[in-house]
Amino acid sequence: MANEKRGDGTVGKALDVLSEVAEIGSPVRFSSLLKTSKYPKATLYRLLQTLLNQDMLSYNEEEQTYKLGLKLVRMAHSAWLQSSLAPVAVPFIDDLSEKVGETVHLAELDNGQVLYVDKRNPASPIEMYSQAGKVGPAYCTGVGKAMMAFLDEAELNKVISKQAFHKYTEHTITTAKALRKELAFIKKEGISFDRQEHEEKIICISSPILTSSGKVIGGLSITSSIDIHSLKSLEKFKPQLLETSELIGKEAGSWSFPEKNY
Amino acid sequence: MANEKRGDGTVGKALDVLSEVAEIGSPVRFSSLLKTSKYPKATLYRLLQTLLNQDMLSYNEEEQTYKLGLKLVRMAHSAWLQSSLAPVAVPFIDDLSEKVGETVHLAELDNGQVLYVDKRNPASPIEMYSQAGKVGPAYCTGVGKAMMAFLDEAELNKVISKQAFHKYTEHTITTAKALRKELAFIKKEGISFDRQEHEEKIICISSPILTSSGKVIGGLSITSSIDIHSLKSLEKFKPQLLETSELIGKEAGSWSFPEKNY
DNA sequence: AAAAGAATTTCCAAATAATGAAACTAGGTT
DNA sequence: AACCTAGTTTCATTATTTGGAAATTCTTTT
Repeated sequence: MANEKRGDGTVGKALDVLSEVAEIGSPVRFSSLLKTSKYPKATLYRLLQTLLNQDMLSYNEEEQTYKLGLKLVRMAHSAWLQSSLAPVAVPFIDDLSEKVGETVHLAELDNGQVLYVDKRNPASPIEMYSQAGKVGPAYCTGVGKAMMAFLDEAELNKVISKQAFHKYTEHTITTAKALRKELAFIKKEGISFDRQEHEEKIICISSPILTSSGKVIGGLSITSSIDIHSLKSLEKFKPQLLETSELIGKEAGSWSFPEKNY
Repeated sequence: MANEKRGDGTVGKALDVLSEVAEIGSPVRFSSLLKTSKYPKATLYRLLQTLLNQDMLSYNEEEQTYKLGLKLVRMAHSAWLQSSLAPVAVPFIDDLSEKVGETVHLAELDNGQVLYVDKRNPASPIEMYSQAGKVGPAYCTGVGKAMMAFLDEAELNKVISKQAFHKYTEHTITTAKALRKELAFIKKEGISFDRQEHEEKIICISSPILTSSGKVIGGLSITSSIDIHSLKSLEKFKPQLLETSELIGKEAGSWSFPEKNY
């Protein structure tokens, strides 16, 4: 549960506490944190104070609870803007989602997980459990598999070793072996499908976003539900999906930030 | 420019460096950071390493540049979910934006600035982190003024002292005195307008979100351009805007997180 | 009003981490 | 070959952080 990072001194500890607060997911009291924390009372207390001072946490006096601070939201906005993928992709996914009339997700691979960095949801919003900043499993999502399929052997091994292979649905792939087989197929086809592997009724078609040198920098998907689409009908989007991915890849690969003068 | 925080030891310094990277806005090299940093070479270097280790920064080997890491995006998502305002407001602003057919913003007051925490745009739907996380001035935006108008005297003074009163447009309020007069009026009316004070052609009608005890917890606005709407026609949305704000305020004020068992 | 529980603060010697000048390395340049 | 420059590492010194226990404050309960 706790995030056992090597060393990194006080900073590591402070960020550790921050992660703990994040993982709990709702405002926490000191005593509650203390129970699960690996730091002794006085230490934990001081770390919390520092984090508060820095606006990384906020404190509710009435309830005596700590939660994550708005500074994180501000910083994440900067992080998003600094990314070479997400800001560049904006016009392309605007365009794609409008043309296909379905939900489009843009994701990156982060620590073996899929991190959604943008989402476009046109007219008919299906109720779904996804959002920018949200993370999901790689082995059972369309974007996750599409990205993994194009990693080199060394990277892939690392990523696969991080998969939990939890059986979310009847269709979830639950072994590394089966996954590798699927990935080989995906690599050949250039696209992947999510066949209700993560959520019942939710399907998607997805492709990796590659730089001109073939490096995986993200994944793009068109998501729908079996009430509206079949895998076959999703497959019709393949040309547009691939074209958009390619455009984003080219753009993101060559993008450099406007020079600043100091 | 640099963020002179009191003490907070190494953690403060590390976060300081993080902010510096954020402020620069694009990937930076070590030497570039070193020039503006108040920390000596070796210290700065180690702080960067720690931050890298913790995934708060990411490093591009080819370009030898640092930028903000995806961990921030993940954490911001958690922060957003932990907020007592934004998640609770979702269905209400969905509803409002659909009914009025215009862009709706949800904001909080953070350090004297307006921090947008959500946005709904019926024409070309959500761009999550390209908007949420964005900050703007309080004294010349509809939400900013609406929120300020309902602060108590002590809080208001603090916030006003942080305003830059930069003249963005012909219509920008540029003195504290004029602002206070405007705020008194807003408090009486219950709503505020942005009369192209921040951006040419952009107008909005806005209201504060208050708890049942009258505490300001956010602001809500309906934004349009003078090409489509006049202030008069925006004013027609007043009842719906106020009703939505009230509903959100009630809900957010009484919302408590589902209990967790540990 | 006493008891109990939680949060906060104090103590300080021991343990740990941070410091920064200087040395080193790896590329590229003159 | 000597000379940059940018990045990285070293190491003895200095400064901060640690943590266990106890004291204090504050709120809630009995």
